[in-house]
Amino acid sequence: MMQESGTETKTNGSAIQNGSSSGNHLLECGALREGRSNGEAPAVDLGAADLAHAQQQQALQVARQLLLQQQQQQQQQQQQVSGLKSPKRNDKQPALQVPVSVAMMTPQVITPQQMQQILQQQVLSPQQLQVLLQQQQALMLQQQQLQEFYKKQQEQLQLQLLQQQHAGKQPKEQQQVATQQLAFQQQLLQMQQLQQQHLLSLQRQGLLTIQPGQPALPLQPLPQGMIPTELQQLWKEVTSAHTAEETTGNNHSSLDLTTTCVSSSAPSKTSLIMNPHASTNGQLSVHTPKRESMSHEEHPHSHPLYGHGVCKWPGCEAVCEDFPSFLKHLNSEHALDDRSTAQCRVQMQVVQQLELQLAKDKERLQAMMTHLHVKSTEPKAAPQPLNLVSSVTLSKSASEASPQSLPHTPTTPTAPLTPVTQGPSVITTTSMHTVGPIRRRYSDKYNVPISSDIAQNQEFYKNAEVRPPFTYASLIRQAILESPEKQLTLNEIYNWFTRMFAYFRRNAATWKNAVRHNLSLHKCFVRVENVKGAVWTVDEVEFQKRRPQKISGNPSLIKNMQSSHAYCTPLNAALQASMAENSIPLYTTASMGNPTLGNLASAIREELNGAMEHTNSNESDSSPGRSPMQAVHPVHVKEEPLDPEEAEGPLSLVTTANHSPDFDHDRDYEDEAVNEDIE
DNA sequence: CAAGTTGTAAACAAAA
DNA sequence: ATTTTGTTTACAACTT
Repeated sequence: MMQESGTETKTNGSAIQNGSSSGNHLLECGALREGRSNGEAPAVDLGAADLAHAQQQQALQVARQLLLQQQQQQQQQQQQVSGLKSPKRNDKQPALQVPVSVAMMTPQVITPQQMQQILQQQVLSPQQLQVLLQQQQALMLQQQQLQEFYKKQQEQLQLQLLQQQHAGKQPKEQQQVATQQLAFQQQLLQMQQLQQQHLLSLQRQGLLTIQPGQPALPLQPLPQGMIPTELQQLWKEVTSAHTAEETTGNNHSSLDLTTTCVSSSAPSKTSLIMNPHASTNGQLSVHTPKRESMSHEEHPHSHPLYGHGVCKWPGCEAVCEDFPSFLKHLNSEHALDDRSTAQCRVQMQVVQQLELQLAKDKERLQAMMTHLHVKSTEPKAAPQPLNLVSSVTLSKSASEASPQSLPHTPTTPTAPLTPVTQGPSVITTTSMHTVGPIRRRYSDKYNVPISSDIAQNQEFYKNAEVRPPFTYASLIRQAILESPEKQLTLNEIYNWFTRMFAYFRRNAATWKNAVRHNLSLHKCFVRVENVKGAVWTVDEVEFQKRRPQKISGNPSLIKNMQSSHAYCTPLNAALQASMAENSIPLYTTASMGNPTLGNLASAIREELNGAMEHTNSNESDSSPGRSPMQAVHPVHVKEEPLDPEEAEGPLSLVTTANHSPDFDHDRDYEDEAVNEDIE
């Protein structure tokens, strides 16, 4: 049955150790960063009507289209926000003389009904407002990037074209592949941007509050994987709100990818395609141009809504001499009123749109990768993201089906998936174990109720080799408590681990040792002699005693919560918090004319139901992760302010959402230890 | 910085 | 004799 050997332990063990200092190769993405492109791409007219030219054009077209879509959306939002005001804006960048500029002019009219709807919707908390405002900023930046990128891409096309011409006639297929790869690059980059944008939005929506006087946060490089730990780390870094230095380790890979993708040609392309890890990284990678364009925020007196002496509130453009006057303007003109609120709401929809877009683009990318992969490399890596996605999604009904089945071969990490469209709170698979060993403490000591998390993401944990964000002790306890007799033999505990977590199907010697170690170490685990051997039980009192401290004002809370619920949850939390306040279900509006958002909505609902079940039954889940539901049902709030065990999570989320700038740090009191009562 | 937690490795012993 | 189970120590990484 179990065959762990000492050697296995050693090799694996050493591999596990080195996680914290990951990413040593710092590749500066020079090509993009410098933004050397000052010249406009010359018209593509040299190659006359030869085939290569046509194909290049084709690729260009793809890029153009992508860009166009993006901009149309943005444009639309702009229009909405500015309430049909003039579309003029102060882009720092001159419009390119490519169709892009045309796209930018295309106005998108908002229907009166929409506008009304927007206006009807009520108040957002100031924090939410601020957060949303930043999103606006981010969007504008994104647009700039796209333009820039487009420009560069054009240049590159030129270059390639020239090269090709120099090289003489090339086999047709080769050219085709090149074209495809080009398009693929575009797609990938596009997706990166979207992804990043998405995450940014989430960060801001959920977590960031920036004081007017305070310099805006530097852009956080996004980590490669989506595994809980990484996200935890990210969230923590983001929420801790200062110095981003220590994250340098994270962005290396992304820079790497960016470089590869944009500034070089054939070899890197293949490497990109062949190396799933790279693509995984890329999914979340930060764009160098972004950093560049954000850099202006770094100096003091910068504000997402202020730039070049102009208020950048959507549709405002009021000239403000200096920063103080801008602040004044901001407070007077964009105070918390219906209009601002409406604008923010629109912004929220922008974000949703982007998510939708991201999902689409990812799908496209997936198809492209599949296509190219099959074509260019070994056939073994048939991506199966769809399976994964579906299996990961909120199918809490499924479970015991095939405990030991191992859907993924570890050697074929799946291509990027589409987390956005998935149900909330479900961890998305991407990095899986490929992310490598990370030694981070994602203990359960915060308040992610293990039971609910596991239940929620059961399928995920079963299939993805992602380390569950709980300590061994908690897991062991969970295993024991899940058993009918509330007692398990060691071997049964082992089995539970392997059954529930794909992660624990590897390195058996290591984690088994850890399990034993924990059993022995913690007083909360009591060995009981039995007729046929011994079983382990949990001394709940001891277990609670183990971590008596409540964590207050602990940012790691949030990160933890985020981590275990991927980054869908914060969005939902924020959305629904506002929904709760307004008692207007946002998904009503969201799902209108937007199937994906509709799905999201239903997913949310489903999750809420699930959460309900949990709370109603036994599991004692008052996790902050569950916050969406609590936000939607503010009624819950009233239930038990006296009982810290259950009440505080929901309560604090809803209430704190509108009382202090650091509302995101407030869900502190309830501790998972507290939550995890036993019936 | 110290103390506490957690995870990993490993030595060792008793039981199966 | 080997494996499993359990205990203990040590240490690194991390948090408080």
